[in-house]
Amino acid sequence: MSAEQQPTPDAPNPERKSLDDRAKMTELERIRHSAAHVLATAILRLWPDAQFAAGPPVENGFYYDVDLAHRISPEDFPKIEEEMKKEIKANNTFERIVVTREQALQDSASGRLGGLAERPGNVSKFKIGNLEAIPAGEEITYYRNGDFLDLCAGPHVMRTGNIGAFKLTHVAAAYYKGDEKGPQLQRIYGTAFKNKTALDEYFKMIEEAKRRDHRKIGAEMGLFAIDTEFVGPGMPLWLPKGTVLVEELEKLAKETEFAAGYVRVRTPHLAREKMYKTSGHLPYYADSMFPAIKLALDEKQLAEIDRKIKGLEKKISELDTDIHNIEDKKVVSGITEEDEEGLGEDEFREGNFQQQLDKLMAARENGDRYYLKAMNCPHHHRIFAAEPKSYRDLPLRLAEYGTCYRYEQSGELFGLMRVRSLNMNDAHIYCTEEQFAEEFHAVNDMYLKYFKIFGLEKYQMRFSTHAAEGLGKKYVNEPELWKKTEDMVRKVLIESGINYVEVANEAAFYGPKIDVQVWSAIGREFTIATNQVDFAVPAKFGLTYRDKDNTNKTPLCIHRAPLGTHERFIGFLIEHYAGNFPLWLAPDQVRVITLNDDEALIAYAKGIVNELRANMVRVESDFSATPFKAKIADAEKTRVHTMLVIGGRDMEAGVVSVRLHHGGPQGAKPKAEVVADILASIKERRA
RNA sequence: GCCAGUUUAGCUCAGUGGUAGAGCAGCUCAUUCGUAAUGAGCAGGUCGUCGGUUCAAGCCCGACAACUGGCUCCA
Repeated sequence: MSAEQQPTPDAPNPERKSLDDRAKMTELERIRHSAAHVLATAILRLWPDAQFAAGPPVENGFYYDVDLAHRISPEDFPKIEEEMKKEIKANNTFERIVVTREQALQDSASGRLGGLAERPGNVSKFKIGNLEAIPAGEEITYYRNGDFLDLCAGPHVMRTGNIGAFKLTHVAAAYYKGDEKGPQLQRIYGTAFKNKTALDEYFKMIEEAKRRDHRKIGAEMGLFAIDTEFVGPGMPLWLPKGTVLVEELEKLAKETEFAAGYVRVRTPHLAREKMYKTSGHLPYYADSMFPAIKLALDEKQLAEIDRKIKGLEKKISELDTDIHNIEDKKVVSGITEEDEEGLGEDEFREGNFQQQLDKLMAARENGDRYYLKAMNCPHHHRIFAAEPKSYRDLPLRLAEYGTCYRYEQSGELFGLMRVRSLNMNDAHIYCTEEQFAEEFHAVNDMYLKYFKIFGLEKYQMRFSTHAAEGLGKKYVNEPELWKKTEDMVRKVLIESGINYVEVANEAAFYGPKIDVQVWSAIGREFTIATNQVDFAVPAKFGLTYRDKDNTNKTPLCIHRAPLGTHERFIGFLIEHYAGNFPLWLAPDQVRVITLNDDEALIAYAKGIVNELRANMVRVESDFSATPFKAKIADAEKTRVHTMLVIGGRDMEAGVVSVRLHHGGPQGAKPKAEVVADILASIKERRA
């Protein structure tokens, strides 16, 4: 499975953990880290020339990175596990040995480190790399179990026999020290627990995770389809039932944003090249954008350009002659002040013409170039620019569910969570510095309001700031503005009492940002929403407003997307609710089921259906003669939120029997009460 | 993009070189029932695509594509 093998968010590189952090390793982590050493021992018995890099414990197990000519596949796992069992049965102690750096380098050169014995000619190259990462003055230690000797700061369990239960799970490629350009190693993943019971429980949990997988539930419930053959990978089609989710979310966003003073706009999915050159996204992000759409020029446009080119060429050649004439004159009569000026001017004009000519030639060659938008901000900036703005217009909050296209690498696509076409709950707030704190506060409150509606209890805001050394490179060179905006954001976060962590050197190039991480019910972690401050791009587009003092000023811009994209947010909600959506969101809200197909009964049931439909409730009817238990089973499988099961007794008493997908039979209640309750639950968006 | 694995009916899967199978879903007919599955019948597949080996390929080999799990990336 997925997330469980990922390193924990705050420890992506456990090998760089400080010794203090290491001492804090839990018993389970010690077991897993020890299992990694046992794994290495086993691999060496089978392939003695294997070279090892790092083997830390991770969230749900451990791995060890190995360089080996043999390609390890899951078919090799049983024999590796066999060797591991032998090492565990031998119950060797994990012996800690303190060495000097010289000794460690020597043992790397001889191939002893990360091996069962000396391996002449087979240098422990990755261990040398790891040694270099150990700061001078820090103690260098080995750990040894049986013949296996490894550079390691520990800690470990006492003996290999303390590893209660383990299993190898999968193999993947990984880059040495996470560097894409570095050597690629084979990463063998496994998991280990104190005992067999805990191991079995873990695999049960994995099964549960698979059951809740949004791709599986999405197919079962008919929410979305990904048609790679005709539409393309990463471009989901929203089926009717999935579209219900999309539109309910949009409705929620529109209501919330309307109440918060936003105005809605709509923009095209394409823009000319100039747009992204100006915003700074081209060429830096060109790789993540779909390639340009090139429009060839028609004959009329070509003729017009050719005419202009000819005219320019003529002017340039005339100026050339003039310049030569002047230069000839200089040779004969010496240089006068006047000539000097004339010469400079002509050359300047010639350069100017040449530039125009180059532009025309390029235009002739490239035609018109359009890009699918990968973000909405530039379009919104042009909306800001479309009409003159006064300070009285600010803050201006432009909102749009904008469709963007990003050419994500094929290996990164993942169901609805990582796609190439996405619908963003986007808005850009243009405001003055004085208005900033209040606006940012309001945005945060909106996040919290949404979390409450969806019952998200486990979330974390990740506040990404700049780093001084990146100024002018990774970040716009405005040290004071960085400090000012970061202070403002930090203040808001602290005042709101929000759970957040601050991470340096991860800001956007135009300002600090806050990413919201959430964990789905099965423990998968996602960045679901983003909130960014931009004090750079509005200036690039020359956006200004007329201030009280009658001067033009550039506004600050807040980019915010509290519901992220429909794709990721719905993918997340599917797993969060395991497909059992609350009534307001459920694609199938109500199904009216009759006990049989008696005419009078159907007439009574139809009355209820009609009343609910008239109130915009998504209600279906199942009045067929099929045994009603089968009809209930069908409704349950479809995850219909509320089933109204009606028989002759109900009809006579003017009641309906309610059954909830999440809660079973609720007994009979008066018809009017049931209808009123359904409508209220939807209106209030009850959980 | 990189490494490993996978791809057979709408879905879940069986099928180790000799004429493509099951369950569920679908359609037709019968069934008239008090809270999770009534029965019978019908229909559904160029076995991901292209190429190769073979008398014979779903099965063996190769290339490509998509998907899955990781790695890298994620404005």
